[in-house]
Amino acid sequence: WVGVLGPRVLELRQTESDCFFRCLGEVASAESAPAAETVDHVRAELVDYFQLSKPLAPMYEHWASADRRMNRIAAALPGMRVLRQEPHECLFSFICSSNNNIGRIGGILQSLRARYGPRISLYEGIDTADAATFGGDEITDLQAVDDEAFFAFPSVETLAEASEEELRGLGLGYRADFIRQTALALRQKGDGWLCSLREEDVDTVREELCALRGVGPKVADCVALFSLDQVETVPVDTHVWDIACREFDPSLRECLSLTPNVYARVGALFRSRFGTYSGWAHQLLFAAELPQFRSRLPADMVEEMAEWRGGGGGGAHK
DNA sequence: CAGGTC
DNA sequence: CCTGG
Repeated sequence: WVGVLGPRVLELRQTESDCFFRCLGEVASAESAPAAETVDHVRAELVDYFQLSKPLAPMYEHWASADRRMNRIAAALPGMRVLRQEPHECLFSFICSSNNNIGRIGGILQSLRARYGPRISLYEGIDTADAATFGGDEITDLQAVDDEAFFAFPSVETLAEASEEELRGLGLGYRADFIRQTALALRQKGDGWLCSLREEDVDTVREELCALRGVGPKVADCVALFSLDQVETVPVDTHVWDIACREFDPSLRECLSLTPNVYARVGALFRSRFGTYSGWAHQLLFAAELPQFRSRLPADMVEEMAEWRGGGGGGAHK
Protein backbone atom coordinates (compact mmCIF):
# COMPACT_ATOMS: atom_id res chain seq x y z
CA TRP A 1 0.00 0.00 0.00
CA VAL A 2 1.19 3.51 -0.78
CA GLY A 3 -0.47 6.58 0.64
CA VAL A 4 -0.21 9.72 2.66
CA LEU A 5 0.03 9.68 6.45
CA GLY A 6 0.38 13.14 7.93
CA PRO A 7 3.16 14.99 6.09
CA ARG A 8 4.68 11.89 4.49
CA VAL A 9 4.11 9.45 1.65
CA LEU A 10 4.54 5.99 3.09
CA GLU A 11 4.79 2.58 1.57
CA LEU A 12 3.73 -0.50 3.52
CA ARG A 13 4.25 -4.10 2.57
CA GLN A 14 2.93 -6.98 4.60
CA THR A 15 4.39 -10.48 4.61
CA GLU A 16 3.42 -13.62 6.50
CA SER A 17 5.24 -12.52 9.61
CA ASP A 18 6.14 -8.86 9.25
CA CYS A 19 5.12 -5.48 8.02
CA PHE A 20 7.76 -3.42 6.25
CA PHE A 21 7.53 0.29 5.74
CA ARG A 22 9.50 3.03 4.12
CA CYS A 23 9.06 6.73 3.58
CA LEU A 24 8.92 7.86 -0.05
CA GLY A 25 8.66 11.61 0.47
CA GLU A 26 7.56 14.42 2.74
CA VAL A 27 6.21 17.95 2.61
CA ALA A 28 8.95 20.44 1.89
CA SER A 29 8.35 22.42 5.07
CA ALA A 30 9.04 19.45 7.33
CA GLU A 31 12.56 19.90 8.64
CA SER A 32 14.02 16.50 7.87
CA ALA A 33 15.64 14.84 10.85
CA PRO A 34 18.45 12.32 10.49
CA ALA A 35 17.22 9.24 8.65
CA ALA A 36 17.59 6.93 11.64
CA GLU A 37 15.44 9.19 13.80
CA THR A 38 12.82 9.48 11.10
CA VAL A 39 12.48 5.72 10.91
CA ASP A 40 11.82 5.46 14.63
CA HIS A 41 9.42 8.35 14.45
CA VAL A 42 7.47 6.90 11.53
CA ARG A 43 7.35 3.50 13.21
CA ALA A 44 5.83 5.13 16.28
CA GLU A 45 3.30 6.95 14.11
CA LEU A 46 2.27 3.73 12.41
CA VAL A 47 1.87 2.00 15.76
CA ASP A 48 -0.37 4.88 16.79
CA TYR A 49 -2.30 5.03 13.50
CA PHE A 50 -3.12 1.33 13.48
CA GLN A 51 -3.45 1.24 17.28
CA LEU A 52 -1.05 -1.69 17.44
CA SER A 53 -0.68 -1.46 21.20
CA LYS A 54 -4.27 -2.63 21.54
CA PRO A 55 -4.22 -6.44 21.40
CA LEU A 56 -6.81 -7.54 18.87
CA ALA A 57 -6.92 -11.27 19.60
CA PRO A 58 -8.75 -10.97 22.95
CA MET A 59 -11.35 -8.73 21.30
CA TYR A 60 -11.90 -11.18 18.47
CA GLU A 61 -12.30 -14.02 20.97
CA HIS A 62 -14.83 -12.07 22.95
CA TRP A 63 -16.89 -11.09 19.92
CA ALA A 64 -16.74 -14.58 18.46
CA SER A 65 -18.07 -16.09 21.66
CA ALA A 66 -20.84 -13.49 21.85
CA ASP A 67 -22.25 -14.11 18.41
CA ARG A 68 -22.46 -17.16 16.18
CA ARG A 69 -22.23 -15.24 12.93
CA MET A 70 -19.42 -13.03 14.24
CA ASN A 71 -17.48 -16.19 14.99
CA ARG A 72 -17.35 -17.02 11.28
CA ILE A 73 -16.67 -13.47 10.14
CA ALA A 74 -13.80 -13.14 12.61
CA ALA A 75 -12.20 -16.24 11.13
CA ALA A 76 -12.59 -14.90 7.60
CA LEU A 77 -11.41 -11.33 8.24
CA PRO A 78 -8.49 -11.38 10.66
CA GLY A 79 -6.71 -8.21 11.77
CA MET A 80 -9.53 -5.74 11.24
CA ARG A 81 -8.49 -2.69 13.22
CA VAL A 82 -10.02 0.70 13.80
CA LEU A 83 -7.67 3.46 12.66
CA ARG A 84 -6.70 6.34 14.87
CA GLN A 85 -6.91 9.16 12.35
CA GLU A 86 -5.86 12.76 12.71
CA PRO A 87 -9.09 14.33 14.07
CA HIS A 88 -9.33 17.32 11.72
CA GLU A 89 -8.82 15.23 8.63
CA CYS A 90 -11.28 12.70 9.97
CA LEU A 91 -13.90 15.35 10.69
CA PHE A 92 -13.76 17.02 7.29
CA SER A 93 -13.69 13.66 5.55
CA PHE A 94 -16.85 12.45 7.24
CA ILE A 95 -18.64 15.72 6.62
CA CYS A 96 -18.00 14.97 2.96
CA SER A 97 -19.40 11.46 3.41
CA SER A 98 -22.95 12.45 4.25
CA ASN A 99 -25.63 11.34 1.81
CA ASN A 100 -22.87 10.32 -0.56
CA ASN A 101 -21.21 7.24 -1.97
CA ILE A 102 -17.74 5.92 -1.24
CA GLY A 103 -16.36 6.44 -4.73
CA ARG A 104 -17.33 10.08 -4.89
CA ILE A 105 -16.17 10.74 -1.32
CA GLY A 106 -12.69 9.59 -2.27
CA GLY A 107 -12.66 11.85 -5.31
CA ILE A 108 -13.81 14.86 -3.33
CA LEU A 109 -11.15 14.32 -0.66
CA GLN A 110 -8.44 13.97 -3.27
CA SER A 111 -9.62 17.21 -4.88
CA LEU A 112 -9.53 18.95 -1.51
CA ARG A 113 -5.96 17.79 -0.91
CA ALA A 114 -4.78 18.71 -4.40
CA ARG A 115 -6.30 22.18 -4.27
CA TYR A 116 -5.60 23.23 -0.67
CA GLY A 117 -3.07 20.79 0.77
CA PRO A 118 0.72 21.13 0.76
CA ARG A 119 2.35 19.17 -2.00
CA ILE A 120 4.56 16.26 -1.02
CA SER A 121 7.67 15.83 -3.10
CA LEU A 122 9.13 12.37 -3.39
CA TYR A 123 12.77 11.80 -2.53
CA GLU A 124 15.37 11.76 -5.25
CA GLY A 125 15.29 8.56 -7.24
CA ILE A 126 11.84 7.50 -6.14
CA ASP A 127 8.86 7.47 -8.42
CA THR A 128 5.40 6.08 -7.94
CA ALA A 129 5.99 3.34 -10.47
CA ASP A 130 8.61 1.96 -8.07
CA ALA A 131 6.20 2.23 -5.26
CA ALA A 132 3.37 0.51 -7.07
CA THR A 133 5.38 -2.46 -8.26
CA PHE A 134 7.07 -2.83 -4.91
CA GLY A 135 3.80 -3.56 -3.16
CA GLY A 136 2.34 -5.47 -6.08
CA ASP A 137 -0.73 -3.24 -6.05
CA GLU A 138 -2.37 -1.40 -8.87
CA ILE A 139 -1.31 2.18 -9.30
CA THR A 140 -4.98 3.18 -9.20
CA ASP A 141 -4.84 2.64 -5.45
CA LEU A 142 -2.42 5.51 -5.07
CA GLN A 143 -3.70 8.77 -3.72
CA ALA A 144 -2.15 10.55 -6.65
CA VAL A 145 -3.73 12.91 -9.13
CA ASP A 146 -1.09 12.15 -11.70
CA ASP A 147 1.82 9.75 -11.53
CA GLU A 148 3.76 11.80 -9.06
CA ALA A 149 1.41 14.06 -7.15
CA PHE A 150 0.80 13.56 -3.45
CA PHE A 151 -0.69 16.09 -1.09
CA ALA A 152 -1.08 16.28 2.66
CA PHE A 153 -4.47 17.19 4.08
CA PRO A 154 -5.11 20.95 4.13
CA SER A 155 -4.98 22.92 7.37
CA VAL A 156 -8.02 24.31 9.16
CA GLU A 157 -6.69 27.78 8.36
CA THR A 158 -6.59 27.11 4.63
CA LEU A 159 -10.08 25.59 4.56
CA ALA A 160 -11.42 28.51 6.57
CA GLU A 161 -10.13 30.87 3.89
CA ALA A 162 -11.63 28.89 1.01
CA SER A 163 -14.69 30.27 -0.73
CA GLU A 164 -17.89 28.28 -0.82
CA GLU A 165 -18.03 28.71 -4.57
CA GLU A 166 -14.59 27.24 -5.12
CA LEU A 167 -15.37 24.35 -2.79
CA ARG A 168 -18.52 23.63 -4.77
CA GLY A 169 -16.40 23.60 -7.88
CA LEU A 170 -14.49 20.65 -6.43
CA GLY A 171 -17.67 18.59 -6.38
CA LEU A 172 -18.64 19.06 -2.75
CA GLY A 173 -22.18 20.19 -3.59
CA TYR A 174 -24.12 21.56 -0.66
CA ARG A 175 -21.42 20.25 1.69
CA ALA A 176 -19.18 23.11 0.58
CA ASP A 177 -20.69 25.45 3.12
CA PHE A 178 -20.47 22.80 5.86
CA ILE A 179 -16.72 22.54 5.29
CA ARG A 180 -16.18 26.28 5.35
CA GLN A 181 -18.38 26.89 8.39
CA THR A 182 -16.82 24.09 10.39
CA ALA A 183 -13.33 25.28 9.47
CA LEU A 184 -14.20 28.77 10.69
CA ALA A 185 -15.58 27.38 13.94
CA LEU A 186 -12.49 25.23 14.52
CA ARG A 187 -10.20 28.18 13.89
CA GLN A 188 -12.11 30.21 16.45
CA LYS A 189 -11.97 27.43 19.03
CA GLY A 190 -8.20 27.25 18.72
CA ASP A 191 -5.60 24.72 17.67
CA GLY A 192 -5.84 22.00 20.25
CA TRP A 193 -9.59 22.03 20.77
CA LEU A 194 -10.62 19.06 18.63
CA CYS A 195 -7.83 16.80 19.89
CA SER A 196 -8.66 17.74 23.46
CA LEU A 197 -11.97 15.95 23.04
CA ARG A 198 -9.99 12.72 23.35
CA GLU A 199 -9.98 13.36 27.08
CA GLU A 200 -13.75 13.87 27.30
CA ASP A 201 -16.57 11.41 27.82
CA VAL A 202 -18.76 10.07 25.00
CA ASP A 203 -21.69 12.39 25.58
CA THR A 204 -19.55 15.52 25.65
CA VAL A 205 -17.74 14.49 22.48
CA ARG A 206 -21.03 13.89 20.70
CA GLU A 207 -22.57 17.14 21.85
CA GLU A 208 -19.55 19.24 20.87
CA LEU A 209 -19.21 17.63 17.45
CA CYS A 210 -22.92 17.90 16.64
CA ALA A 211 -22.72 21.65 17.23
CA LEU A 212 -20.54 21.90 14.09
CA ARG A 213 -22.12 22.53 10.67
CA GLY A 214 -22.66 19.38 8.66
CA VAL A 215 -22.16 17.16 11.68
CA GLY A 216 -25.10 15.08 12.82
CA PRO A 217 -25.19 11.96 15.00
CA LYS A 218 -23.75 9.62 12.40
CA VAL A 219 -20.83 11.83 11.35
CA ALA A 220 -20.13 12.71 14.99
CA ASP A 221 -19.95 9.03 15.89
CA CYS A 222 -17.59 8.32 13.01
CA VAL A 223 -15.23 11.07 14.15
CA ALA A 224 -15.54 9.89 17.75
CA LEU A 225 -14.69 6.29 16.83
CA PHE A 226 -12.07 6.82 14.13
CA SER A 227 -10.14 9.69 15.67
CA LEU A 228 -11.21 10.46 19.24
CA ASP A 229 -10.71 7.12 21.04
CA GLN A 230 -14.41 6.43 21.64
CA VAL A 231 -14.14 2.66 21.30
CA GLU A 232 -17.70 1.97 22.40
CA THR A 233 -19.32 4.25 19.82
CA VAL A 234 -21.25 2.64 16.97
CA PRO A 235 -21.89 4.88 13.95
CA VAL A 236 -25.22 3.81 12.50
CA ASP A 237 -25.57 4.28 8.77
CA THR A 238 -27.90 2.55 6.37
CA HIS A 239 -25.62 -0.54 6.23
CA VAL A 240 -25.31 -0.89 9.98
CA TRP A 241 -29.06 -0.51 10.29
CA ASP A 242 -29.42 -3.37 7.80
CA ILE A 243 -27.05 -5.50 9.84
CA ALA A 244 -29.00 -4.84 13.02
CA CYS A 245 -32.32 -5.69 11.34
CA ARG A 246 -30.99 -8.86 9.80
CA GLU A 247 -28.94 -10.21 12.69
CA PHE A 248 -30.21 -8.78 15.94
CA ASP A 249 -33.79 -7.50 15.79
CA PRO A 250 -36.10 -8.03 12.79
CA SER A 251 -38.64 -5.69 14.36
CA LEU A 252 -36.33 -2.79 13.49
CA ARG A 253 -37.36 -3.47 9.95
CA GLU A 254 -40.74 -1.92 10.61
CA CYS A 255 -39.20 1.49 11.05
CA LEU A 256 -39.46 3.74 8.01
CA SER A 257 -36.33 5.79 8.49
CA LEU A 258 -33.24 6.04 10.63
CA THR A 259 -34.78 8.26 13.31
CA PRO A 260 -32.86 9.19 16.48
CA ASN A 261 -34.84 6.52 18.30
CA VAL A 262 -33.89 3.78 15.85
CA TYR A 263 -30.32 5.06 15.84
CA ALA A 264 -30.14 4.67 19.62
CA ARG A 265 -31.70 1.20 19.54
CA VAL A 266 -29.18 -0.07 17.02
CA GLY A 267 -26.22 1.25 19.03
CA ALA A 268 -27.64 -0.26 22.19
CA LEU A 269 -27.98 -3.65 20.49
CA PHE A 270 -24.33 -3.63 19.48
CA ARG A 271 -23.17 -2.56 22.93
CA SER A 272 -25.24 -5.14 24.79
CA ARG A 273 -23.79 -7.85 22.58
CA PHE A 274 -20.18 -6.81 22.14
CA GLY A 275 -19.42 -4.61 25.14
CA THR A 276 -16.75 -1.96 25.54
CA TYR A 277 -15.15 -2.27 22.12
CA SER A 278 -18.47 -2.31 20.26
CA GLY A 279 -17.16 0.29 17.83
CA TRP A 280 -14.40 -2.08 16.83
CA ALA A 281 -16.81 -4.99 16.56
CA HIS A 282 -19.04 -2.85 14.38
CA GLN A 283 -16.07 -2.13 12.13
CA LEU A 284 -15.62 -5.84 11.48
CA LEU A 285 -19.31 -6.44 10.75
CA PHE A 286 -19.40 -3.36 8.54
CA ALA A 287 -16.36 -4.50 6.55
CA ALA A 288 -18.02 -7.86 5.98
CA GLU A 289 -20.79 -6.03 4.12
CA LEU A 290 -18.43 -4.43 1.62
CA PRO A 291 -18.03 -5.98 -1.83
CA GLN A 292 -14.24 -5.95 -1.50
CA PHE A 293 -14.32 -8.38 1.43
CA ARG A 294 -17.24 -10.51 0.35
CA SER A 295 -15.10 -13.02 -1.48
CA ARG A 296 -13.35 -13.96 1.76
CA LEU A 297 -16.56 -14.92 3.53
CA PRO A 298 -18.13 -18.40 3.54
CA ALA A 299 -20.33 -18.88 0.48
CA ASP A 300 -23.53 -19.59 2.39
CA MET A 301 -23.08 -16.39 4.35
CA VAL A 302 -22.65 -14.32 1.21
CA GLU A 303 -25.75 -15.92 -0.23
CA GLU A 304 -27.72 -15.16 2.91
CA MET A 305 -26.70 -11.50 2.70
CA ALA A 306 -27.58 -11.26 -0.99
CA GLU A 307 -30.94 -12.83 -0.29
CA TRP A 308 -31.66 -10.25 2.37
CA ARG A 309 -30.86 -7.38 0.05
CA GLY A 310 -32.81 -8.86 -2.85
CA GLY A 311 -35.67 -10.14 -0.73
CA GLY A 312 -36.31 -6.65 0.58
CA GLY A 313 -36.89 -5.56 -2.99
CA GLY A 314 -33.57 -3.92 -3.80
CA GLY A 315 -33.33 -2.02 -0.58
CA ALA A 316 -37.01 -1.13 -0.67
CA HIS A 317 -37.65 -2.88 2.62
CA LYS A 318 -37.50 0.51 4.32
C1' DC B 1 -30.52 5.82 -4.10
C1' DA B 2 -25.73 6.58 -2.15
C1' DG B 3 -21.77 5.45 4.46
C1' DG B 4 -27.17 12.29 6.50
C1' DT B 5 -27.95 16.96 7.74
C1' DC B 6 -30.28 21.29 7.95
C1' DC C 1 -30.36 19.14 -1.00
C1' DC C 2 -25.18 18.62 -4.87
C1' DT C 3 -24.07 15.02 -7.94
C1' DG C 4 -23.21 10.61 -10.33
C1' DG C 5 -24.50 5.90 -11.22
